[in-house]
Amino acid sequence: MEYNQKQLTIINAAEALFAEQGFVGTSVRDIAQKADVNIAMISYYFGSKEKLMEAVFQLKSEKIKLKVDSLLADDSLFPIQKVHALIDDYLARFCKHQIFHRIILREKLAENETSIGTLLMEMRLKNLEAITKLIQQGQEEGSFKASIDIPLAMLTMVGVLNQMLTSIPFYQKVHHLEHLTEDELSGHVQQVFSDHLKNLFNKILLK
Amino acid sequence: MEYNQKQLTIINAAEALFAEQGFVGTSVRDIAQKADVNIAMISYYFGSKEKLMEAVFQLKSEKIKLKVDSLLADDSLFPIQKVHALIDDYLARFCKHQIFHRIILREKLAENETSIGTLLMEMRLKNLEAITKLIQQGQEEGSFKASIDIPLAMLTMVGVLNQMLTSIPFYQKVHHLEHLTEDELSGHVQQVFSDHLKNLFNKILLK
DNA sequence: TGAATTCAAACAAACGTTTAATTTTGCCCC
DNA sequence: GGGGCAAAATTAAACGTTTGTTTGAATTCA
Repeated sequence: MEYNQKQLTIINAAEALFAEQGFVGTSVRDIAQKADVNIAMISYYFGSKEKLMEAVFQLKSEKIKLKVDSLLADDSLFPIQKVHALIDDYLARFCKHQIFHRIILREKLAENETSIGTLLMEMRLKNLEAITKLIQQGQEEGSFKASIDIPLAMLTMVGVLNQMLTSIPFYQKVHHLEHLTEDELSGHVQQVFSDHLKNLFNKILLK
Repeated sequence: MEYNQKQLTIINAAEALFAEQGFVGTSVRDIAQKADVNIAMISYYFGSKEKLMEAVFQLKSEKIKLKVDSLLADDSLFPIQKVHALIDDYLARFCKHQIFHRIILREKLAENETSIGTLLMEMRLKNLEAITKLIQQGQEEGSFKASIDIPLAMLTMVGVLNQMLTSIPFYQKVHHLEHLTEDELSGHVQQVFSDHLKNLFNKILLK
């Protein structure tokens, strides 16, 4: 699907507002105002608020599955290094597309059989498939444990990352990091969680 | 605060609906219908939808902080056993009060300066305080590492538990557990996550 | 000139809340 | 114990807003 500049403006405005206030919490008028377009343009281009949400989701989730495939084919890295690279990739993605992942989390909480919910399950299954291959490489190579609950490992990583999203202010407060700029804080948190997750996965995966 | 039976009926209906559809996604009419009371009773008893939400939150979070204190005083357990007990307690709580924890997660995502958001931060700080004492016992006793990022450890546990809440259908699907009843599934998942978390925290905490 | 875009205005439906009338309840005094 | 009565509880209806969407005319563009 191709979108013109105006449509992309609307999609980006919607993404930000959906992430901040939720789907039902965001009115079409809010979106129109933020995107600086007339209200009617949203129905005109997307048909409905629901369809707009689908467009947001589809556009933003398109590019998400490529990394694992490139890692799978990379012969220059040890399996555990690939996992580390994957962690950093996920981490960067979560930080860069925070708002998008907030939407996903919101939708997972809703769990109503929305059209988004179905897209979401498909995405998770594909991700699991790819990650399974990655871990199997490590098992065949001999450095990984033979018995690993891969879905559980995946849930652990995503769970910690989601928690990071919703807990940065808390983490900042308890570690007295109020003096940092937003970017410094983000970088710091990213480093902390990168180390933490790699450490965790060494222990989960390695013999 | 004391509530009569009718008020409790309303609070419980609201809790379920807020968890399922979110705060904005739930109308006062929905709540009234589910609780089988007249619409006006909600304003009559609680003043507003917002105040009703506060009542839900307050009532359900009252009993949440007691466990840690009792563990702290217990001399019959090793520090790591206390942590294990805490994990099982959290886990049971998350499973039993799923819907309530969904609300909390939703509110953390919103992060607007609502009255609930403030209550939430206070709760987390209190929990952190208690858990810090628990871990310090282990450090002084010598079995725990000297350098532990306690907030990070806490976020890890809560993150994994939250992820469990939103991922049970996914976990069921990928492990082909469709033949289990809802209770069997819940029990199974609880056991898996209990083992997983204890294992994880052994590695995070112990020397 | 004809199709695509933009706009202010209007639409019905749903929202949270209030009103004013009615019923139920609890309690005092005879 | 039972009538009287004020407070509490409950109701249907209506309130004014805000919601998502549509309309039809105006404008832009090719």
